[in-house]
Amino acid sequence: MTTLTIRQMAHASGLSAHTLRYYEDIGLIDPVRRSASGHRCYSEHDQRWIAFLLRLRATGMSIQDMLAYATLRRDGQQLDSVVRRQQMLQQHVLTLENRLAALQDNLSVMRDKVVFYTELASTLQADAQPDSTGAAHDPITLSTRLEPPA
Amino acid sequence: MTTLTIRQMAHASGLSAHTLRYYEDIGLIDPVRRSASGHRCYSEHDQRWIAFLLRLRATGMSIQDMLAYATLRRDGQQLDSVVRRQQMLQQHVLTLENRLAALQDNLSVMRDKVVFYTELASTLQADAQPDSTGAAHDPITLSTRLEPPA
DNA sequence: CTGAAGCTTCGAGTGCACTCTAAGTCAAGC
DNA sequence: GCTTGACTTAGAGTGCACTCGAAGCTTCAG
Repeated sequence: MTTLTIRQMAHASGLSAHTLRYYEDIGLIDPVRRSASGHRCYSEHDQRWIAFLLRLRATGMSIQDMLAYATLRRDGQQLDSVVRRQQMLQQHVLTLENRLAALQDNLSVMRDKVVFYTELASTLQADAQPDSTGAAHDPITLSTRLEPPA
Repeated sequence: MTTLTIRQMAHASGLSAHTLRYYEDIGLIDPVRRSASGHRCYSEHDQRWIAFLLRLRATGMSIQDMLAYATLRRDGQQLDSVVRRQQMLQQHVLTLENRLAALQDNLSVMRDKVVFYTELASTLQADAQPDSTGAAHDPITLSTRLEPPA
């Protein structure tokens, strides 16, 4: 029963009031119920839908595609529509799985590079102050590290 | 020693020749060595850098930030520059780790939803053809599934 | 020798997703 | 009763990262 004003909805969602109206305009959000004075009251149903929209958006789905999904959703329990939504989401999940794998790969390369730069920095620092640690200078460390990994 | 023409580099990188020149123009790629006739020859060093740039780009780093990194890279082994690059990458890694976690969360919600829609679809199908499988009709399956999870 | 590819400069155009402005009206809370 | 917030339509502006095109020249491969 907790309905929200546009301001509250904006705050809760992280979207601006502008954007919320914009989403409603283009049909991404169904027409929101109004108070007697014509102000929007976002129902919990609206809130859940917006939360899900944010997940689609956060995972890079275009407004076009979200619109297609939102349109199908209006058909409710119609078999065709349910199947199409299932297919859309399935496809999206596959896309995300690929992106996830790519991200993990990129992440591991970047972590290696961070390690490389960290080591290079301490080597350079040691060179700048050769006897500050009391450790013997090891020229091999520097010479074997001159080239960045990528 | 394998140098590439702009066309080959474009093909290898997935960038257009236009974009490769554009990247060079704005300083994302150092001036590429030229043949006697003035045509670009991408060295292996260039190729490695471009490959890394693509990783930065693929992980959502803005051109501005890549530019900052590319600029630092020109300082070579200067301690300051090395430390700054290390910090930039470290920060980027942290960003990516957050994104990775968010993506995994979103992915699990979407997988659940796919399952929900799959089950709903088969329930609806069973309803449409009540005796096609010979299985007894279970009204609870339908009635407990009327509301989507989000 | 000819057609495809490369070079330059430079500016305009594209697509996406907002984001904001303006102008004017209406309504609720202190 | 006045400030604040909400409403409307309609259109312009923003930022990003390309992306393309034109003009006019040179050069390489078959």
